[in-house]
Amino acid sequence: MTTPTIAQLQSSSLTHVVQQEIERAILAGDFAPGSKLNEAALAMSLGVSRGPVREAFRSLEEAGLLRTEKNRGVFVRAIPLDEAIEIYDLRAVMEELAGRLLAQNITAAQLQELHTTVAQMDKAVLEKDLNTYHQLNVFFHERLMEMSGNKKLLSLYKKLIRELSLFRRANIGQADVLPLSAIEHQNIVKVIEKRDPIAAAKALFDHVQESKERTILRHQSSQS
Amino acid sequence: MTTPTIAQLQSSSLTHVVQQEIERAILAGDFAPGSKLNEAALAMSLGVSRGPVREAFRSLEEAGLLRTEKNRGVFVRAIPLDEAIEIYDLRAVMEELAGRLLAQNITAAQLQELHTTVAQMDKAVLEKDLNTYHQLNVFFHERLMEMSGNKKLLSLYKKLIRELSLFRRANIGQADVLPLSAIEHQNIVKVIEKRDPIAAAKALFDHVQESKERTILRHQSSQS
DNA sequence: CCGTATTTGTCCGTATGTATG
DNA sequence: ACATACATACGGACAAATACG
Repeated sequence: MTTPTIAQLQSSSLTHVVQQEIERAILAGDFAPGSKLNEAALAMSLGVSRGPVREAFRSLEEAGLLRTEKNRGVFVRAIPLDEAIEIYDLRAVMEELAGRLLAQNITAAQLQELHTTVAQMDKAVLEKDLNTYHQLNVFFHERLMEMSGNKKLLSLYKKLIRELSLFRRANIGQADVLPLSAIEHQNIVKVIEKRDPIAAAKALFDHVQESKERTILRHQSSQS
Repeated sequence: MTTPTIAQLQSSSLTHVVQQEIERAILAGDFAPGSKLNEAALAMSLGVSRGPVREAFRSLEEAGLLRTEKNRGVFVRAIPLDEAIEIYDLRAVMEELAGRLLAQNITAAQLQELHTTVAQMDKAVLEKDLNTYHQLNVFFHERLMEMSGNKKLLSLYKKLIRELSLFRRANIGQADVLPLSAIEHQNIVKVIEKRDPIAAAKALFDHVQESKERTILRHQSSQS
């Protein structure tokens, strides 16, 4: 008798499992942006019928990860630069909001956690460990959103980040900008700790804008 | 021979039609928040099979309008006050962003249109026409988002507004706050026209915050 | 341009799980 | 607690549209 996982116990539903799996595959790059997903083949490979696959498609379509052409099929969405910039601008004001809320409501324990994460990022910078830095960076910002206490803000943020990952994969920054990014993170935690809502909001807003600028520059240079 | 509508010509797909219809019914209040939607009965009443209905459910679930309990059914979501407040805070920074963009990029023709809409709202205030004012108000804010040029901002805004409509329907404000609201709208257009991004951002942010405060007050008094 | 093959769109039957008397 | 009624979950078959030779 095998012990079922918690996920299987509380929710399951083949549709949901299939959705999670397709989402994972897209984010892992197994399905490239623009590529077509064959509904029968996918159902077969997952060992399920086409029903749950089609339902998962509708969810992922609404989530912005897939695009459907009637009677032709579903395709992994490709995010153009224009839209990536729009998303960055949205992210900026969302993180700005999170900063303002955090400066007002953050607990000592949460501050401690942020300090720890920033310290780990500094360590990764010294060791020039790009992958670790990238992971910590994603975690840091997601935790900020979570700590803000606004659940809608968090879920929308995660949705936008998922979509942004469909933007041409030049995401993991170059090594030379890591120290700059790390300093910005230190500053973010510092102004939150000072309980200065305006400074915290500005620090996070500016940080995302810098991120946006760097992304645009990278994109332009890779296009030439 | 009947002439098909444009919608039927270009997209159709029963799933999409069903989704639109359920969404319309929810927003029109035909399905109250919290009520259960019977998949077979709904399919029957729409004259389709259960497949497209199930797919539409998955879309609307991801959109935040429905909630699914495994093996129990789907229910129209009810937005609690907490979440409504969270949405208002998000709206505030989104409109703030729109204001900043508009002050930088709006055209003369667009300004003219905003002036016209505000004038119509002033007229509705004088005539104490709550319904017309409410419709113009929704239109005004949606047009602001649209004119900002950030398509992602617009689509996310519309999504949030849809969800907010599932909050206890005390939405159409009381007559006494209409003049205040109208003056705020006049001011918004004025600072956009001055091409002052900071003032425009602040005017829109404050306007939404006022709206939030009024909603909370209304909610508290209706609870007592 | 036509016919065939493949893929998507729709429908319905069956099994499983839930609510109710 | 058990049996019955009912709704959903999933699978599979048929129809329609598209792609290809």
